[in-house]
Amino acid sequence: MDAKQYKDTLNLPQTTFPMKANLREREPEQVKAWDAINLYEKILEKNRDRPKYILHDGPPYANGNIHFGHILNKVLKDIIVKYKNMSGYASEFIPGWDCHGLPIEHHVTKKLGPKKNEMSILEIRQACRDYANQYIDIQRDEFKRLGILGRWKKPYLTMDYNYESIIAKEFGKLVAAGGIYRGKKPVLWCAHCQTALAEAEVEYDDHSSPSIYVKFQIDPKDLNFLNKGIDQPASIVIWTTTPWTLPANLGVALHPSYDYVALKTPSEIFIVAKNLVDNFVKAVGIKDHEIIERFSGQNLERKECQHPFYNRKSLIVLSEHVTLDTGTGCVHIAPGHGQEDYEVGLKYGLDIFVPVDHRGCFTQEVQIESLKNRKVEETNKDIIKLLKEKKALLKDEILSHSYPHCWRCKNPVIFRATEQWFISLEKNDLRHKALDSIRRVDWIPPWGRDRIYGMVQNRLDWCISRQRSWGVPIVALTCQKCHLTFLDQKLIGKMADAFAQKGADIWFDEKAMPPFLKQVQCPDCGAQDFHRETDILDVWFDSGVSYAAVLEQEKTLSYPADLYLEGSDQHRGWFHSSLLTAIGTRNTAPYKTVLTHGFVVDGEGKKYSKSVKNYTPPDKLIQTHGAEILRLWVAAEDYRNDIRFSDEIITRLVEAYRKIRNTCRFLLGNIGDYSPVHSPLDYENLLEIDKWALHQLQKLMIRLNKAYEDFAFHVVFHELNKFCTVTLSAFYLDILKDRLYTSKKNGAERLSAQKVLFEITKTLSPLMAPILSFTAEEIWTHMGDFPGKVPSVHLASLPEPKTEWIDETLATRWQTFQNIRDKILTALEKARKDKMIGNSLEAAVFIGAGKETQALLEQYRDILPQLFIVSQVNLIKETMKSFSHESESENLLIEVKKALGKKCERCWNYAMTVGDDPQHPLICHRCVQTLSS
RNA sequence: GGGCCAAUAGCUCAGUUGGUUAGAGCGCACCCCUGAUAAGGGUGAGGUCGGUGGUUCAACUCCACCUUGGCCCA
Repeated sequence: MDAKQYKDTLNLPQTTFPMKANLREREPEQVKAWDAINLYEKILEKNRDRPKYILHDGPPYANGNIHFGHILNKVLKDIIVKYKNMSGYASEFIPGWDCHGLPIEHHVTKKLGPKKNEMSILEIRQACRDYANQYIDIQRDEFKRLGILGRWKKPYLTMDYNYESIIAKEFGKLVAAGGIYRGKKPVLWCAHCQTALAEAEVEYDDHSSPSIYVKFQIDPKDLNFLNKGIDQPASIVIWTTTPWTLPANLGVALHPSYDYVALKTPSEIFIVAKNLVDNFVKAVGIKDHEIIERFSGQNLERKECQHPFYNRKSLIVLSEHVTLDTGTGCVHIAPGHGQEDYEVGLKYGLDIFVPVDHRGCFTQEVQIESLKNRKVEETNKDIIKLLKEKKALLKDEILSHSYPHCWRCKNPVIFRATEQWFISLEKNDLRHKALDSIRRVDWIPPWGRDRIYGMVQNRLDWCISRQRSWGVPIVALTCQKCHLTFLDQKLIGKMADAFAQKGADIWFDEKAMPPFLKQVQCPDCGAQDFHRETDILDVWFDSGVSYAAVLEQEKTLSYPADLYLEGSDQHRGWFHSSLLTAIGTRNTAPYKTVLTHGFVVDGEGKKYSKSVKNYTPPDKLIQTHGAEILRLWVAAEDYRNDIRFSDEIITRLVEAYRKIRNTCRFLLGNIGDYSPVHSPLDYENLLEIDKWALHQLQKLMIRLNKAYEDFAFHVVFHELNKFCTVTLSAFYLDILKDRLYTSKKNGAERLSAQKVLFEITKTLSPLMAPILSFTAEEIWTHMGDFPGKVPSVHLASLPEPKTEWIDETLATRWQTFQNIRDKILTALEKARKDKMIGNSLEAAVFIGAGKETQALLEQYRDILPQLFIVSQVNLIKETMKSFSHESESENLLIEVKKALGKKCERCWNYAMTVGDDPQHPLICHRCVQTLSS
């Protein structure tokens, strides 16, 4: 026989498991195959009698393609659902979509253009519905492509008739509890279109406005906290660019922590912020001035000053929103005409006063005849004139600044308080109950609790009405006779039932007049002629009641959920809206645990911007690397913080993936001819290193199970990676090659290794399945049959560690071997540098060790050459002086020499016995034995 | 501007109640192998633990401030 023929007597690895993953093509096929066998349904069926684990999906908005944020979120959910389904739970995952709302309506109306004006509200709603459906289909395909399992055939949609019905019912419950009221709140208003605008419908553009400084006289008595006596008229000076809001002025705001001064001029005293004195005197042209006193804004809280042209007082209030950027540090407050004004107004009990109608014209309430019925922006000049007459004006000029304009008609918009619907945080003690329940929910990471707690503690009443078309209507009526607007619990219930049949559209359908609508009577005047409310509910209310529409409707689910899992922005969003509605109607939080993840940022930690598009679109990445790499990316990063995405990160992950894949390929290649039925694993008869491998495997399982349980998937990834790289590839498998390849095919030695390799493969595949769902399945299918093998790895149970395979004493012993091995490898490397050897099998190693180590090595001398992958190991018997202490037992003297004998053409070890057998002159004694038996 | 959070090698992560020269994998450099081969193995170089102060015998770890970045508000 020659060398080549001897090669044929080896047991080299053989497998159909390809080295190249070709994920791009394989993954879609896999998804199809899973679909074909109804994998998801099978998983649920398998776990039918197990305790439920409910991860309730927060619905993404049905608009646009999915981006990295969606991928992060849904893959995390998928990992958890798969893990739970493999570890003793029944975890149904029903994905959902948020379908109503402005962004869709905005897109649709933009696309329709002027055609929109000829369309009925019903037609527009239908167009919105079609649009949402279109993106649901797109996103569903994208999610499925990522290998995410769930009830994709029947997801929940907030625009489902049933869901719309439940929204109305939940609203009804809050009405019944008395938690809903009607009040005024400033909104952006386009007087030209006569409609409210959302922030998204506003475009900022330059606009010229008057810039005026106005005096609000203050009674010197109110300044008696000052040390210096005041013997001149005094006034607080405000600066504004909207003179027309002065008729609605009810207050002046100062900052609670800024310093203010009394600025003395020859004729009078002005009060302005200390840091803005220079600006102020320059702007109004005062030359002769002197700061006579300095004080905190707090000194003036709740004192009053004189309105410049009405015979009424304006309350002095404190507000953090006051800035020192421009003006005087004293801000005119018109609670009906600005968000901050409104908020501070609420705090101080000011009226939400709005003497402006829907056309943007002053109403009778303005009292000044010349202003009544005129467009507010046209009255700026009149008001300035009035201020001059009243000697309240210090300065006026024209200022060009950025100002909000209507996105449709391009006219400047105004802030105007209108009637809105609110959920009260105080009625029924909603705020306190919510805060209380926040304490009882488990927040991961823990700071989530403080975050949402602070938000609920400080938030205003929830304004739930929107002046839009695409949503669920607020079922309220306005009496045509007495103009009373009211909510009727019974009506809401009946309408909700009608929604379930025909959708919420019927509310907007003038022709569809449900009979019960005719039976309603005005609670005030008894009339039966009504206007239906045109406002719809805030979409946050829609998704906020998903526990009612999903958890309480599906047999496989129940209330409350075990887990809500979303980005940390949802402390203000879905976690928040779900909590408030649930507390208001059920008095418990809808979730037991809330897990949050951070945001996807670029390689430098900067946020991705939609406009700049500084990232590769996900579908392109899937095309080049496959979804599996994205799944690995999700798992590899610590999602509790922001998670980064860059080409380098992906490159690293692709490498890690290859390593894991190839390690598994090697495993598969070496167990191709192994059958656990014919040679079951008998722990006692395993070689010691094989026991060591089983020990390491059990320890890995313990660590991974804990990591999964803690939702610490990056730990799973790192442990898995390390196990494949360090434990297996660089150590165990490397050492095993000689035994696997050269020893007798069905001999005890080789079988010992194969049993363990089989066990490792059978364990690793399910262990990685929640994350590397595609690859785990591929490994599983290449494993061949064994008892208890299920058709898909995702139907398998997560393997549980066998304590009887854990042997700490053995592990400690082998840690010593590994330490020695490291030193030997270093010595071999030196020999290699000196050109003494190339392959380590060309070496013979001489080891001198301390007493304890010496004894250990002596005991294991037979396995040492394999362990170090050298041809010969010689233990130097004489104890070296420097090793005389037991504590230095790992201090070694190592010498590398050329191995004795010739290279065996079969096993490549060097041996003196090569040539001894005349029949096989090229191989060693060990190989001769192997061949002959 | 406010609330919450983060910052450890080029990248992704460890670092246990503060306690020796801060660890791992990948990458990089160099080398070996060619019987896991568009694989495999080895050796090595990389870190003022974001910065500055403070507490302490001792700080990556605790405190304060700052810088940078993120989310949510304003």
